Amino acid sequence: MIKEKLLSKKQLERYPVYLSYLKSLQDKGVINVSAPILAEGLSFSEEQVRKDLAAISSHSGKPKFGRNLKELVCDLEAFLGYNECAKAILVGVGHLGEAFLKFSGFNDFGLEIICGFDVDDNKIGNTIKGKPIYSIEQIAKIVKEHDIKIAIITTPNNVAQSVCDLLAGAGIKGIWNFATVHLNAPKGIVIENVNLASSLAVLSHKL
Amino acid sequence: MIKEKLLSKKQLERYPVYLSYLKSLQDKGVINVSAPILAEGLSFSEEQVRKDLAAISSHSGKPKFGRNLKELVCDLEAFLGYNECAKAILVGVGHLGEAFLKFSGFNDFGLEIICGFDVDDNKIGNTIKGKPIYSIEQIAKIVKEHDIKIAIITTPNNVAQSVCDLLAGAGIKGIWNFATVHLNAPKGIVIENVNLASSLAVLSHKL
DNA sequence: TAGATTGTTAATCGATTAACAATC
DNA sequence: TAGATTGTTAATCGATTAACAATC
Repeated sequence: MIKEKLLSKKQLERYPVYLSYLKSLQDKGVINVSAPILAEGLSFSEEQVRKDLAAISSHSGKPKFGRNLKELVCDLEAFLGYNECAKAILVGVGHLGEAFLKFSGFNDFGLEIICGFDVDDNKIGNTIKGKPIYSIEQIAKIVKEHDIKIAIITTPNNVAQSVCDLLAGAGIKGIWNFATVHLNAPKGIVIENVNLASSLAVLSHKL
Repeated sequence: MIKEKLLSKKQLERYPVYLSYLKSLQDKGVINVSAPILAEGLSFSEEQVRKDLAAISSHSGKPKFGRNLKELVCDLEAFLGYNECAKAILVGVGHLGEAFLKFSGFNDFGLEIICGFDVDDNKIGNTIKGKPIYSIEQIAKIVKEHDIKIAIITTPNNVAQSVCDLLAGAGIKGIWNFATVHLNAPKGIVIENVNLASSLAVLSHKL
């Protein structure tokens, strides 16, 4: 039974980690799995594993047995929305943006980037892995045409906020931001930041 | 006065965000800045801004005035270690790895990638932006020669753990992991994960 | 049965927010 | 002086961990 409980950000972040580990167990031919096993393999606590899995699983675990691996993988994939891809656009075809356009792996995570946008005339009109690159002036039109909800910002920092404003105006609902600046967006727009400078600061400080 | 207090991960992640905002203020000619201003601009609480800045600043703020912008930027850059670059190696020259090798911006964050490693003979021997790509068999040798402490993993998931083991054996102290799997490393090795699947799960769930 | 594992309820821990005296 | 802002101490909030009864 799926309980409608608020899932914290940290908890949400753990689910893909469970899934990748469970799939690696599946490849080894394992057919059932317990909280202690997962806790050991992923360096989580047993209690946390139980709570996390109970929160999203449609089946109950069995004492002395654990959970059926296949069912659990299905539940996780369903929960994470990996069975169908949400369409997304990408703004800023620099090194990182180009890598993302070339990368087909986002499809495994429920995201399909359908095209890129840039201001550089040398890039506009080209395609990368079959994905066209348009002028940023086309954003609103394309977003409306394809009913896009998600945008990825891989622009330089100094234009990220103006791109964010543009996306908000075009009706985008979620922004995956790779610029290392804070973005201000209107209420109702979700921003998820992947700030490499922040991540690096954590790593550096711990060393 | 810098107090020796434990800084949390979330707190550490905020410092680069402060710095980018402060620099944008500097570009506008602003010369002093207060907690309420920063809180407003970055969507943090005033109390949090005061605590964060007090924890790393060598100067005190002045009531009714705030802090000197230039001093604060200096303190932040010093704290974040942006004045000197730590050398790093990158393992896995796929789309993302290539983008990182091309990207010069990490130098602004105190990190200099000096070379890449891969298993693909078509890549080994080439250079990207002047950075050579070696066989992964060369890792231990290069790490020792250049006294490298930090490694970046941008390999496919299925080899990330073995690369991690290899790096640990070579004497690497910190790993910046972009594979979307959990890595087990010996004690004493710091791992900072940038898990795009996790980040995407958070974004998707909020939509 | 015995014991490993489950899910839940209570306790702990840590981070954020609120309150407030100090001060330029 | 008055008031905005500071830094610190106390209160709140949320997430993790511990405890424990239930059960296959």
